[in-house]
Amino acid sequence: MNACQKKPRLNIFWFRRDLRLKDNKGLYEALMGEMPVLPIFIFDPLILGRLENASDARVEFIFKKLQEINESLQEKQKASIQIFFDEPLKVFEKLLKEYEIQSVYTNEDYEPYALLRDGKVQAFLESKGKSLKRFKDQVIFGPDEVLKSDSTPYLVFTPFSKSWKKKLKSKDLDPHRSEDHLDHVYKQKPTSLQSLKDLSFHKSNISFPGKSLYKSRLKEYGETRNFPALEHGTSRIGLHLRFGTVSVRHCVQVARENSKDWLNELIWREFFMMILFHFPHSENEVFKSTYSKIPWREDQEDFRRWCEGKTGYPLVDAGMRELVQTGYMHNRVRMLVASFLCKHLLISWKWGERFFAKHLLDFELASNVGNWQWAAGTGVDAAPYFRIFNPSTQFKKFDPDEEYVTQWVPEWKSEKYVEPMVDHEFARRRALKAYKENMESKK
DNA sequence: TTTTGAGTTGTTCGA
DNA sequence: GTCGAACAACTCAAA
Repeated sequence: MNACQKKPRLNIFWFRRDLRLKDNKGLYEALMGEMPVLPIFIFDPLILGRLENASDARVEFIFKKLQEINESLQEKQKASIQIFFDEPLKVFEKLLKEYEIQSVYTNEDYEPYALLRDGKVQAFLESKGKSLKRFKDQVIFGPDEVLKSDSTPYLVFTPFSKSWKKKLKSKDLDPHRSEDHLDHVYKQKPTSLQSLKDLSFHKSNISFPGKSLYKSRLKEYGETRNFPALEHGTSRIGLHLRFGTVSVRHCVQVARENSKDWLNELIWREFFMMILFHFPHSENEVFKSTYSKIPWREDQEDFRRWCEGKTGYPLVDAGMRELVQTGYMHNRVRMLVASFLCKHLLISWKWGERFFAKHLLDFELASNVGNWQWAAGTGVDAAPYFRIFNPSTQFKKFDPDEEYVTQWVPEWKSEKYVEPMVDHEFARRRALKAYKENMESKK
């Protein structure tokens, strides 16, 4: 750039897991600032590198949403979003050369990697006299906002949820009208986005769920949520909450008005985010050290059968096949397959957690780790170790018309179907013994 | 400081 | 067939 030429002065809004123009807190704050706002998104090679699959549907989803944002900006403001494929620090280095930047605005992200990354970016920007401004957007209450009276984190869900709900009463859930101020976006020549192929990713054949919340159905959520055959028994909003294509304030507003049970699920989401924030080691290690000595079986062959949905237990297999084929699994079945892996097969929750991470479109690290540890009995406020789901009983209870199982395991009644890979009673006793005998005594 | 009540989602056994 | 207890104590949170 010519030294005489003045660099454009602006602020940056960095999209991450908040891919919407509407009710976006950080974007709203950026647009309220004095400078025009340049929206950017960064595909971080460190994150992409973790994905094993060249057609990871989540990358496709992000890409699709970025295109929608871009089209919307071009249409309304003749502006566009800039997309980068590089390490965040290098991207900001480059941007600082090109523009006279005052501040970078973004929304808070509480995952261990994100915190580390944002800390580095902040230090870098500050070393150049700029600032990184972070706003709370993906939760109603951040990890330090709902604490016990002694200022330490809650470790039990129910008192946490009571405290959370009490705080919600005086909480304003009105949307931040970011979409009304898009005229403050920095105008530049529209650029067309690169394609997925530039990322060496290609299209999957997975279809994405819509983000509509059906209020009349949510009213029945408490009664319908345990039946995987019902398409709208649950909200199916996880993917949109993960990538911020829906606002959590909107969800909580709808939940408050329509379903206390669903509101509780949204509180679980924040409970586990809070837990992972305060106890980052729980991402990889058991939360309760009492259970750190369980002799997990490292049986690749048994694990493979579980992954492929060939355990011989119809409801378990239906769930696993639904997951691999669609990127989704009904919550009731998630609990069952998790219990089956940890208890019946005595395989570490961590193996299951990684498999879910790879396949779930709605994969949320905190919830995934929290719920797997819950199923294994090793987590915060977890299921007691002796609670072992009976896969046949669960089938009778929650898929009484055999509709869900027949959809995913059509051969389950025929001779072609595999024998149960392990006898329930045998597995149950083995698990009870393994947990009981390997509990660390208290010091 | 001590006490007390409670704690996501189950299953099995025996009276 | 129904129902409460056992599964196993322990820890958390608040009074």
